[in-house]
Amino acid sequence: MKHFTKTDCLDDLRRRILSTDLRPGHDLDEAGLSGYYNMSRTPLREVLQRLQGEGYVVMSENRGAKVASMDIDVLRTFFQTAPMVYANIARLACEHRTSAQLDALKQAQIGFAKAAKSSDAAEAALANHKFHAIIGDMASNTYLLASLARLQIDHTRMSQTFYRPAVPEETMLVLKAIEQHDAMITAIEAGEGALAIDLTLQHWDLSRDRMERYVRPDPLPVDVISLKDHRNAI
Amino acid sequence: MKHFTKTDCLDDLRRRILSTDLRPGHDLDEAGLSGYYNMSRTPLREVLQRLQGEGYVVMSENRGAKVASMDIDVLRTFFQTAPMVYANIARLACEHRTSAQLDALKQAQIGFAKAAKSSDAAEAALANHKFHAIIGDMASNTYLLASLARLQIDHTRMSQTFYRPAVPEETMLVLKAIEQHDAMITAIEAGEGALAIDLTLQHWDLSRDRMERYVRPDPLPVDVISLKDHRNAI
DNA sequence: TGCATACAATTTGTATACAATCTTTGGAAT
DNA sequence: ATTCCAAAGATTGTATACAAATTGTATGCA
Repeated sequence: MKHFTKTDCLDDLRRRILSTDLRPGHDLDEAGLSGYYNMSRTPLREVLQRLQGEGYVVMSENRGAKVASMDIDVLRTFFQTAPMVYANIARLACEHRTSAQLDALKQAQIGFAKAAKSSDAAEAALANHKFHAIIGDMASNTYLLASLARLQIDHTRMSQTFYRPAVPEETMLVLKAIEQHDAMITAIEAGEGALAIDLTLQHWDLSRDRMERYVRPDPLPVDVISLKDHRNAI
Repeated sequence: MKHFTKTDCLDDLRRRILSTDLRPGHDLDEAGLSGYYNMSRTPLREVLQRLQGEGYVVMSENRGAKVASMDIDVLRTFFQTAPMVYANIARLACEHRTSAQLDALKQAQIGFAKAAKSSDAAEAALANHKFHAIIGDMASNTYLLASLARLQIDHTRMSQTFYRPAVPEETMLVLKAIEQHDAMITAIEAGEGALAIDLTLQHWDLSRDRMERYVRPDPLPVDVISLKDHRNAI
């Protein structure tokens, strides 16, 4: 039986939460998880505490941990705050990026392009997450990074649908996202802050349009619902 | 012997770190602390994990926890980031404040005014911390709140000297800070975002001037240093 | 049937013992 | 004197057992 280390467990839980394999609001049972990861409850509890600190889960006294929910007012806040933080991070990244970080970013972009063109939506979303996390590192601003990390959690969870093209023309949007990433790399490498902000906001607009569909999907076809029985109607 | 509960322990450690009773970089020994708070290491470790999540301490594998340090590049980032975050929080607070929060804010201001006029510098700094934390709650923006909380940790630690007036004329500055708080309460209650931002930035300027003295204090008198022994000279 | 209460089952919180890792110290060889 | 190594000591990490709290269920009563 495989033995998970604590960081493995941490990474895996992050991954499962970001990919919505563990849904928002889902209850995390200590005994169950400690069995799943083949470790005792003590280190597992510490993992959960850390995930709480990072904003992945919420814990309440004597009532265990839940995957952080995404209710309506949190989402409102998300759309309000994200562009400002992303833009500032991009500007700071231009100032502080190291060559090692640039290499890592290019590497992440290769991974992202590959995942985005494949059909694995979760993998693409995670690769995108990593790409932007590296830009966050580049900014080297511990304060804003805390906001960014939390924004990214919800962003990644919402963008699951982005990389699952329903109609062919939407594939174009994914290709456009890849192009935007490339442009951002160039801007950051050149240290052109104003350009990086501009590209970031364009990237945000693209992403936002798709996320709105996640939040407000197409309504179910009316005719399959019996409107006669009002107890089952809305 | 008094028995501390976990939240007591958490609050007390936050307090000791904010008041620099536990200095930046100070090593936190698990056995020592669990003895001090009269609880076993298991819950104490969870407290430390949470403090790490909040940015009070940093932990490293097999090497325990340290109080978060305040090195030079972090401070640079601090001065760069704080006004932007504070201003945004103030504006959001105007939009979202509830009457219960306004009451709490007024109550905190009473406590702050009292502490600031007394000679207990740590108490005053903590009361100020609480005041601004309530404004943070009012903004009800989980993302920015994460940045604000981290900024406040360093802000409070640096402003210890603020409320320890060296010369009488500096007492005026503390009185001015109290006035600014009152004005901010009025602006938030009235929902005047632009004014609240303005007041917040003024408040920041006042605070910043004093913090610079903390970062760059008056140099030691030269004549007491033996300049002959160059190994001990700078 | 509806509601309240007591008891059982499940789940979380804490203490302690032990294992793994890091640090220090003493000494031997160069 | 300096460097390296090894063993002892100290500190952190994990497992397990038990205590406390919460939740679910059954029973009695109006």
